[in-house]
Amino acid sequence: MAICSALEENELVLLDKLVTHLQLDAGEVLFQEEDAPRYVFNVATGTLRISKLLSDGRRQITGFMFPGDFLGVASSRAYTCTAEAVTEAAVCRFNAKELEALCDARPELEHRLLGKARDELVAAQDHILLLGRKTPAERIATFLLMLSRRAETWGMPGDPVVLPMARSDIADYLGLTIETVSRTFTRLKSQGVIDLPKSSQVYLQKLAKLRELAGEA
Amino acid sequence: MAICSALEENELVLLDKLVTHLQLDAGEVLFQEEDAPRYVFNVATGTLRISKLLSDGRRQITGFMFPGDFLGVASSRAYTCTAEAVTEAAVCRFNAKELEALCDARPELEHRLLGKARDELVAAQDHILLLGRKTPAERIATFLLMLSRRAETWGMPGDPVVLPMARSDIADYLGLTIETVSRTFTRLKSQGVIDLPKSSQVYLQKLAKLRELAGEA
DNA sequence: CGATGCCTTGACCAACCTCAAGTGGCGTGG
DNA sequence: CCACGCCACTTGAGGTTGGTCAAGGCATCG
Repeated sequence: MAICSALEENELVLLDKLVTHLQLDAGEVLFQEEDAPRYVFNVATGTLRISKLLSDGRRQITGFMFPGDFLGVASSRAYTCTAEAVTEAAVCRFNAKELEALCDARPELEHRLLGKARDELVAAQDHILLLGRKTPAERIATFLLMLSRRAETWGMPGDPVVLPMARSDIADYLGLTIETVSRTFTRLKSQGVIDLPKSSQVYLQKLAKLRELAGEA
Repeated sequence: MAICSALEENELVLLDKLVTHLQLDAGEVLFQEEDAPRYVFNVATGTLRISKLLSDGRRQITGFMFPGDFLGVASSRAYTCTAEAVTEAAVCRFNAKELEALCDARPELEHRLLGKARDELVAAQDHILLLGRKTPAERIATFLLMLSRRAETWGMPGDPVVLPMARSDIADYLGLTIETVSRTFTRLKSQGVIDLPKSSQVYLQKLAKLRELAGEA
């Protein structure tokens, strides 16, 4: 059971009183930029996307969230991003105020949240490097390796990587267009670096080449 | 006095025992990616840059740090970025282990660190949007407004914006080349949006236009 | 006064984006 | 069971933008 899985047993007991379990359909909005940040969430199952919009509709996905990840922690006055379900998903919802009160009583909870925030910050810096300086092929390689590792840490197979999100989501995450994402997949396939029997299933055939592209020299 | 200025009076007393004051020359390295993260730093005066490198030398600056900012908080096993002084700078250095121990004794200190981490995360997400989806002119506009606000929060004039960093730093921060940065400044100047009497001094002549470009519609 | 380093400008090119058409898989309905 | 339509993905042609390479200004400093 992955429910609230980032928490320890003793913390769970305390949190149980504050938590509501939600089931989301694919595409459903969990919260939106500018909403009052009344809740904090923990992903149980499924994949969510966190995104920001410019006024003319350009979209940037700042991250995908998987089981165990927290959402809404960075917010104080308002959510700074929108969160939507990519697939069907289950999340635990905590009242933010109550959670904060609990943090005062149980400092180790705040310690855990700080740890999570740190991890997210490291991930954000990697993403910044990717968007600022990597080529399309390098971005795709980095992305595939990230998904592969994510799956492995959850006991899923890391090799056929399953892409739960559409090309448009990948494009908006990697700062590219759908067409460039598609062409880059095709090129990597024709070079034998990956295989792509279905559009949502990627075999990592030349792992060393992918690592090199991702900048893990 | 900006020394350790992000901290409260009572915290300062406790921290005083752990702190070392350092003076950095422009260009000096404070810590490097891969170093053991033995210290956490707080900027007192000056400007620092935080960057990551790809193996072929491509560089991405993930952020500039100004007085009051913390460095090295995101690290656990190793620093994930390099920190260098852009200008002469003064920083407070804390032993990471001792600081962590102090956090256990004084939860409100950890609470403050979490707040800082949250702010950095929000800034990182804005940076991700910038790098993934904004045009060069929009990036420059966003950057100038950020510097202007930063200066104002420290009681400095927000209008002639002073650029302490070189064009190469701006380029590596905004995911552009120096040439594109330079051309974009020139274009904004010829449109009367900014004035640029010296290469390190920018007058924000059409603030509304800059805000529009930055996406603050 | 010359040298150095940074910034600006110009010409050219390639990469990525745009626009548009084509392909394929899947679900629905006949 | 097959045909159709829908939607997502792929592919193609062509244009624009930002990068590359190279030269030229400008200030600072010895």
